[in-house]
Amino acid sequence: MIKFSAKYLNFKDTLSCGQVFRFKPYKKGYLINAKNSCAYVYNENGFAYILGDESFHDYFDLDRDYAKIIEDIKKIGNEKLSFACQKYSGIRILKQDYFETLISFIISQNNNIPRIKSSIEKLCQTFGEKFIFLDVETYSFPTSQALANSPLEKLKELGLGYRAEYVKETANLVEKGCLDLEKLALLDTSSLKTELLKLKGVGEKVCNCVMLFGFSKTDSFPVDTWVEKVYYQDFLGKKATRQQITKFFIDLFKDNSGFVQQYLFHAKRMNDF
DNA sequence: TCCCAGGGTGTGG
DNA sequence: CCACACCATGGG
Repeated sequence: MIKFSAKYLNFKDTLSCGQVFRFKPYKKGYLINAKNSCAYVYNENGFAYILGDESFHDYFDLDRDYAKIIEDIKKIGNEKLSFACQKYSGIRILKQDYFETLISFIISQNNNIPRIKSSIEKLCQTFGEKFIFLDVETYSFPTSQALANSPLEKLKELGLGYRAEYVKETANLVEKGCLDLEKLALLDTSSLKTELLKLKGVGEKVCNCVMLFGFSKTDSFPVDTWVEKVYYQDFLGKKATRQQITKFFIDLFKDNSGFVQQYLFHAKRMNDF
């Protein structure tokens, strides 16, 4: 069991801020299913508890100093951002499985979070491997082989819609050995981006999400409809393309950009401003 | 019935 | 380079 300060590890915020789709409420907290391992996590009396194997230390990014990150972010002097990173200081950027993150965010395009969760849940129940954790039935994320071998129609039935083709094609590339995500992980942000953008269904926004939530490239800044609103309403940004908005924030926050994005995205969605 | 959701692709200018 | 139609689907 891992015990950690709750100030910089709040499970409710970390799990519901849109970076991960596979978790469910359980007893005092949540069950999380990641990289073929399971954990029971909960906050209590100012602490965060993780009941799972050691892989979750890395998964929750526990070696990173979030106090310093938030301190640095506040120096910029934006009132709403300072409020957001204080209120949601318990958000951490997870280090998720590359393949799962890639497939998940391909599914996320022009979609909403409840539907994304539902589609991925069905995907796991249909193509994943069943196992039991704490007497609860759960499923692993499908392998590239399982997805590559699936008929297209079966993927569409799960609610993926037109994204089914993108998912199958990407799974095919991995299966044929034409896409080695472990190797891509060794690249710097710019080179990684070039490679990911070659995939069908991966554009600027999805690419930034995969780099941030899978590959831990914190100099990423995904811009979706919510963050676009933040830019115009709360940073008084002039009219710009989403790509320009990404550049605006990365120029300003450098390696802290990814954290800034999560604080702003979550606060906006929670209706804080 | 229209609009929106963690957008991207393909086509035409 | 830009604009724009189109892409499934369910909830408000």
